[in-house]
Amino acid sequence: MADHDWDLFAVVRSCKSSTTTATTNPLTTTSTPPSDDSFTFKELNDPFSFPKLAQPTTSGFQELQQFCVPFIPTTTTCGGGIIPNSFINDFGISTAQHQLRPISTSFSPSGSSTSGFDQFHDQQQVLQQNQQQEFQSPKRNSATTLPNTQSQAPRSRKRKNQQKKMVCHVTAENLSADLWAWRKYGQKPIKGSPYPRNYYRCSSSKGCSARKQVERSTTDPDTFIITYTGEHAHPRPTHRNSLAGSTRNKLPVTQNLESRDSGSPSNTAANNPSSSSPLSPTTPLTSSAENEEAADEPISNKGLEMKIEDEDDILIPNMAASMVDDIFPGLHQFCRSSTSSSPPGGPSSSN
DNA sequence: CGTGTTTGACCGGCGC
DNA sequence: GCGCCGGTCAAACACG
Repeated sequence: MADHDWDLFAVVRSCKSSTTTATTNPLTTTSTPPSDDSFTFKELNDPFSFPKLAQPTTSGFQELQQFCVPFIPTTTTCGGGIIPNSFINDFGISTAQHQLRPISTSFSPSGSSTSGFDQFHDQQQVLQQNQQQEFQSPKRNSATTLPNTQSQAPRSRKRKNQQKKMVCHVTAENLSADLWAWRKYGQKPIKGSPYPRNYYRCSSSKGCSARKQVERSTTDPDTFIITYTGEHAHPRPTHRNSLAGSTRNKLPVTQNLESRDSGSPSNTAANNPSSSSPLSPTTPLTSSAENEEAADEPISNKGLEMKIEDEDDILIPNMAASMVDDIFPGLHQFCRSSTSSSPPGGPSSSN
């Protein structure tokens, strides 16, 4: 973990410097700098609105492959790289068309060589197969032999190490940027970390296996590490069903002080990474329309670090395949935009 | 009433 | 085989 931290940290720093100077440190200050505000899904969305660019030409493909190679390998530090939402989407995290501004990404799977996308495709196929198998032989639904204890399913805890997950480093503000409806189902203190880890599950659909973990970075308390696992078994919510218990603005006095404060973005909007508090998952963050599109975005942007730990566990939706198609154009766009002019954080200079 | 949060307990993976 | 630790469950409670 130690190396992890420094690594991420280093990446973050490098990315910050490389991506935009304006990105100073949104993390450290609660009051987001102007540039920060500009980093909204909206803006992010613009520059990468796939619909506009969907034209994966062969040349573009190759370009992308080269560009993405660094993203695929086991340990990767994307020098200010940006990963399209669709990319994330692949991991069942979000289905989006928005861009994340990952500080770094990495695939844990034995990344050999080959072009990143070749491998990526392979993974997709494998994952899809796995997914199908999962559906056919549901591990959790073995209704036949239900464990006496916990509800119906034998918790399918595939090997921890084999679970695919996407790790994102986000700021407090970004925590609430995720429009998926997340329901907290647990909180645990993590060994070696002063901050507890919060566990969330997608509440949009009962059958949805998407989960996410939120914990505060030990190296940078202002940064939160969101780990997405599983996939959404449903289309992204058009709007958050604001529910009764969702909007708990009143910060639980007892918890927000200690456990919560330490584990999750303590009170305030950032408090509940995804649920309760002003920015609960069920609470419309802003205009529904925009949110709808941004809904896929697990995290908004700013300095956020992203790491994808892939395994053969995660279920990749069918859309994975199509997603890839989307990714390319998206990446292509990104490459051009990032290299040429509009800085990733380019607030106003979206289009 | 429906949904979300809190929290202790349980289960199982993983390292020794 | 044992123990640690992380992930999940589910009852109790809170909120609109």
